[in-house]
Amino acid sequence: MINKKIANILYEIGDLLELQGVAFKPRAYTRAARKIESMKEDLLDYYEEGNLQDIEGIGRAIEDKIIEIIETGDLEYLHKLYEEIPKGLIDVMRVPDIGPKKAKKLYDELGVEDLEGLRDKAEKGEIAKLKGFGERTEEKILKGIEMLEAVSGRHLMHEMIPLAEEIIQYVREHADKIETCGSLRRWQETIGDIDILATGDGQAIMDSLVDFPNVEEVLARGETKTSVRLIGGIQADVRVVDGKSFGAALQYFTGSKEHNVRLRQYAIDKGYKLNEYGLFHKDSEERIAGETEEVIYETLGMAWIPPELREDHGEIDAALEGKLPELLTMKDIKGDLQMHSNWSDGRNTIEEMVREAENMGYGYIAITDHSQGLTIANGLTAKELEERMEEIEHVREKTDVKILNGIEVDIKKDGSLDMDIDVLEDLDIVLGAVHSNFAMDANEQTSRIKDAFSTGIIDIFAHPTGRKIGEREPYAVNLNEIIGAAVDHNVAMEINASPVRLDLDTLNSRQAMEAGAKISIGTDAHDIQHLGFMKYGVGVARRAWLESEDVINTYSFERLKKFLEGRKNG
DNA sequence: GCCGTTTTCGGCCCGACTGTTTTCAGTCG
Repeated sequence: MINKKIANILYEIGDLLELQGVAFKPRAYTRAARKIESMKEDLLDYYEEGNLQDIEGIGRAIEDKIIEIIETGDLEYLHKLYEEIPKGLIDVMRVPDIGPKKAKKLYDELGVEDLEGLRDKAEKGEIAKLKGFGERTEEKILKGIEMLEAVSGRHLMHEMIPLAEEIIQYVREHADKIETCGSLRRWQETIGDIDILATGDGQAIMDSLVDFPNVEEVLARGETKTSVRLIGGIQADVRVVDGKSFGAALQYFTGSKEHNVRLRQYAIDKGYKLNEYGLFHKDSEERIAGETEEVIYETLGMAWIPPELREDHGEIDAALEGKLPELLTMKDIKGDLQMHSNWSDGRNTIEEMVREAENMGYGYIAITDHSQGLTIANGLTAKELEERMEEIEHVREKTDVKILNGIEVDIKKDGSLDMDIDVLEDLDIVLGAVHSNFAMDANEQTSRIKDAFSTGIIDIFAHPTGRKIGEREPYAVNLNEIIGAAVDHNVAMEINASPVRLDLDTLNSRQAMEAGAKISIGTDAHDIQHLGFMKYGVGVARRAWLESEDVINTYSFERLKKFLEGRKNG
């Protein structure tokens, strides 16, 4: 699909115009880009029909630009913008607390053109001297650069998984077996590149990969390995191996490195040699296994280890002892306990959300619009909650999916809730969340949240650390204490499945589970497509060794109700 | 640049926080 490429260009234009201080136009471009990105239909179809302007947010000017991109593969206007503004300034704007104005000022007055230049000036203390900046800002900039670098070159799951699936679809006909491996197969929260392993007609597989529409550049092209760079700078490697080695190669290329080191060491101790071609007797070099992963692990005397666990975090010992967890799967998920409708900042109606939940085979969902204090998200007042209730009642008559009447109530600075308790008591489910004052010190933040828990009304603590991958660090908080309080008050800790959040993360989720806290996996969907994020939350849960029993939205509706009500009475 | 129209031009989410100031600009959600 060409949509992604066009959306990216429009986003870029939006950023560049914003840097120039142009009013309103940036928003128009960004809006159009977002719309295009979320469309299921191919823009090419609209182009051919000549009705691009039917798409919301696309008018005369943007239509012309889309046509130019489709017809020439390029856009003159973008080059013109780059004559005025260096490319690296867009990265500078990604640093928290630096927006278009500050980026422009840094460029004009200090000649900062990219992150490297920004770091240089910050380290020299030149930024603090600028009017409007100061020492605190300079420190924050340095920290911000560090965070950006930690994720640079890495991509979020929801970009990579669909892309990997598209590639597999594209080359599949020439392959006997084909699978993703690497961090993608382990569901790591950020992914460096796409690794795909196949058996079959190597020549044909490589030919079709090079042909894949989103390929921008072929980096290497061989018989057994081909690397390409895709739109957005994503690299994909495809390897073709002999069928006899497929399992061994899959095991090797899935990693993690740490897991493989441990496993190979264990193999040596047992008189074997394990490499990407197979499992061999150390002396005779006879191949004992290699076609499937299962036989390799089995031969080593252990259960097959799910890729999500392969981090050398105790999984090999557990596999040897037959004590691997029975990991939660998507099939166990019976509902989604965080989503927003168009009553607050969601894009779809309650009924549309419910229909999609039906398609996903869910038994229940919770509608959890924001509370009044979050004006930006069009948070609801008590009165609006009542009105929304009528709509929920109405939709309930038309579906078998149970609808929990809920809220994501803002936890205010002092730990009180942004809605009267008696209003909250009338709801089926209450999520509590922090949306402001991220910069409090850890003690204050911790007591703020614990105070909110002690109201006894919160069922689920949503996105518990507030982090956004590559955008915002988690706020300072004593998570141990929070988890303890959650156990005491029987509050479920959320794994927010939105791919930019994944919050709790893997380690925190495991920590919460081991402390005896219940977990809720919620997508925080703001439109029907976001309901599909559930798999990313399940990915985190699996990496955290969670079983279905640990997660409340695997419960039957009756059991979930009991959990929610028991909590309220207790 | 887009949209809607009792507006073909005028409005476009807007309040809170932060770090810088010394009354506010810029950023964020």
